[in-house]
Amino acid sequence: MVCIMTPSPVSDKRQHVVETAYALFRRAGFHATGIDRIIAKAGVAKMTMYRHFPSKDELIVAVLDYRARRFDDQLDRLARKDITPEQKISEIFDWHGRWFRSPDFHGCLFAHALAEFGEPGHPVFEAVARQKNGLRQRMRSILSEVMPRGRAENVAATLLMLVEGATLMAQMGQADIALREARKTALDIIAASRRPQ
Amino acid sequence: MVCIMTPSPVSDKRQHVVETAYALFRRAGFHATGIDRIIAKAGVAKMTMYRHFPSKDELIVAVLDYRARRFDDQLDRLARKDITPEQKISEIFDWHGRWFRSPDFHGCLFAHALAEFGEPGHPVFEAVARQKNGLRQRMRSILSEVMPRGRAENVAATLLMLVEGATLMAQMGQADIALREARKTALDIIAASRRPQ
DNA sequence: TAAATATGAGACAGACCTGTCTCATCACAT
DNA sequence: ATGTGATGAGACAGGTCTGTCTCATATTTA
Repeated sequence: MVCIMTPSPVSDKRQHVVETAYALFRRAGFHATGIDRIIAKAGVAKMTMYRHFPSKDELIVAVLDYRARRFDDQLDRLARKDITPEQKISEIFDWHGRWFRSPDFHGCLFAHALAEFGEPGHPVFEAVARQKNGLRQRMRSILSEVMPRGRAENVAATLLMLVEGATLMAQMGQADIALREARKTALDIIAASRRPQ
Repeated sequence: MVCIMTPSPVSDKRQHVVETAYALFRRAGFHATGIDRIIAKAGVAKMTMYRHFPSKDELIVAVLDYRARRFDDQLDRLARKDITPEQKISEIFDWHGRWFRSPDFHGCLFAHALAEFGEPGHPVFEAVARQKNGLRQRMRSILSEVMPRGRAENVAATLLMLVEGATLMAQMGQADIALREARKTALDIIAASRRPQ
């Protein structure tokens, strides 16, 4: 006989804790947000939370992974469009621009996590590295359509730096010039490295 | 009669606390580093610290300002060299490269402070903005020698994004490709914007 | 119906947090 | 010598932190 556990109530609580913690972490940071505040806002007992996440660190990792999944889902939709690689990169930058201008923009949660958990080997550090390398590989595979593999690797690293730098500038209130110049620079670099058709 | 207060013992203690706090903040972050740990490592009484800094936030600002001053001093030495603007920018990137490779590199303290104190108007936020805008204006004034003011402004913003992005990638263990591509991109942008002599 | 599971509510421990207070000591200037 | 200010040492308050524990209650499955 196959035993199927009911996932709905379990996942509901767990997911609700993750989303509540996400909302608090992004505003106040990780160390500054206590477990008590999270469970109070989520309307959940402390033991319910600790049954789903053995420690605060693992809750943080779960929040980052949840956020990375949402991030990937949105960019996957862009990737499926039937447009040129240049347009795809441009859309990635535009997507960031809309994010910068969204109300309640507080900078990149992954960069913030790296600031508070900067030890290589720490689970949070690894979660951050996963997300950033994921974005870099996403751009690299887009670029591979129009330039050699080695160039795509290097250009993707440059585009990642532009994105991260723009995000930091946006958090300091300079979203407009940051996004404009970052996107322009990105397209210039691609044009200079593009394989002639 | 002029009353001259003896500044040596006062400043010594104060400066010692600042440097000790700096060493701890950069490794463990701001919220995760307690006052007790700072004064224990500094070998200073708690009241001595609180007499110099009314609160932990003001100590953090003092640490950031101290760090920004040292940063500026080092780059001032580069700026006084009799070399071309391109060489000056290149040296700024190389200086960052040496920083990335230095033992005990933990990323940018200012970016980390922005992660933990992201509210505009907060004294820590303002200290971070001062440092980042200072670096941007430093590069802008270098660029102004070889391109119109408006272009220098935009190119400086791009270079700042490259520097910040490279710093983040360096913290994730990819210092080499980050610095190489960032510097190359920076020089390409300058070449494309340079005013023909 | 009965068993198993998930949850709520909250006490509790032990540690750490920021910031204040007192009192003794020490260096130094007049 | 005497007073003044900086400092050391540590208690203290009031709060918060993470994580564990117990017990009662609901919900679902067999």
